[in-house]
Amino acid sequence: MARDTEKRRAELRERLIDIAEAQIRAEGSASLRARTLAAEADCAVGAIYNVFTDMPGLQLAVNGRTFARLGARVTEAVAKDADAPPVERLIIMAKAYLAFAADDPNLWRALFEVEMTAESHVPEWYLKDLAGLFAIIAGPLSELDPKADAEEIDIRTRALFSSVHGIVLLGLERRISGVPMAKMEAMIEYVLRSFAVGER
Amino acid sequence: MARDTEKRRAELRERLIDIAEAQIRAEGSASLRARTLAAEADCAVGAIYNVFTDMPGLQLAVNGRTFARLGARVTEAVAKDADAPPVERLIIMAKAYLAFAADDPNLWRALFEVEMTAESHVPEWYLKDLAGLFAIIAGPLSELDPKADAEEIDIRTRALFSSVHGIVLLGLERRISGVPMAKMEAMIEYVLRSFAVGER
DNA sequence: ATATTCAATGAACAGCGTTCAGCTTCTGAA
DNA sequence: TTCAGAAGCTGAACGCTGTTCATTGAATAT
Repeated sequence: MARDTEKRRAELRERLIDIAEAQIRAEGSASLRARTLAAEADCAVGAIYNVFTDMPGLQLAVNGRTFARLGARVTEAVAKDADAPPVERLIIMAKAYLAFAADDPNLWRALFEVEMTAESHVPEWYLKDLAGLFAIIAGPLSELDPKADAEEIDIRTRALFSSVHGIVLLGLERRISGVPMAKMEAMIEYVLRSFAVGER
Repeated sequence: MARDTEKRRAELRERLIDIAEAQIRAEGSASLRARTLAAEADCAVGAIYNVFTDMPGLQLAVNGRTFARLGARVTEAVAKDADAPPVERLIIMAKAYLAFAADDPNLWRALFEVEMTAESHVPEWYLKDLAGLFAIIAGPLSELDPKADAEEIDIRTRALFSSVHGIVLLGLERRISGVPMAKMEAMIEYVLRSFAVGER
């Protein structure tokens, strides 16, 4: 029966995402293997393709979860100090972003390693989630400078997010830099406070 | 004779790097294929491994060239305005970095896609080149704030480079953001001028 | 009971980086 | 000049990958 099949597939889907998530967390997204996955999920390799279009599709599903957790963590962090000055809220958010990335570097990196090769366009929920992340940054920013128009706020939001992202990215790249956590927080604070003071 | 062999191998080496560079420039580093490369270089697949340890090794050789061109371009850019104020020099350098990345996005990206998977440690010249890039940034920065100690300058240098890098990285990621060049330059200026003003 | 539909399977396929037994070429002493 | 011996180059073969699809088996409808 259709109902039954649907349910079974949904269960397999969740199971596969669980296993893939654990694998990526432990060994990185490049270590994901269709056969290993099927063995661990106790299903046929072909079954994966009944539930996901392909392996990158599974990756995307894992990223969906990661995005949700990331958003929640950043949101919670600011919620605790909702009445703090805008700059402090920005710093809190950025540090939450850093902490998330540092806690689960492989899952975090996987967010940006999605099919760099294929031109298959990013699903709409991906962009939606990213826009949501931008929105919670834009809040304190426009509060900080109420007379800036939407486009100016957009530019600053992207600049700020990109800056923090870059600091976290290169900072976590142990092979190259290997920056200790305390220094990374100092860097973030330095950039964000500069933002606030330099607001022209 | 040993001399002869050495020369032939050196020539093959150069030829392979040439072809690989063209390929990466055109189609990205993920598109590099050992067999295709051998066909285009008119040699056996095995010959590649007489000259490079493996394909990532070849990638690294291409990156060496790219690094050199990048360094030269940034250095030249500041050389033209060596007497400009520190902040302006920082902006010039950052814009040169952006321009380089925008001109050859695939080769630029390849610099940071080196063997994310293997733990084979980065060659020493890689770190040396990176340190060189940092050094030319550190110059204007310490000029801007002569009383900051070496460690503070180091933090600021990394923070600044990482920020600009992040802006360029996410800005060039057409699939996600698609930020026009003018906006990216505005973002960079915004961040760097904030740095200068906010110097504490 | 039988026919029909449909989902799950896993061997097979195409493609990848890498290796190494054998072939070819060159070297230098006889 | 001849011919062991060494050295280099070659490309078929290996083991791995993601993906497919004819086949199997089960469930439903007649």
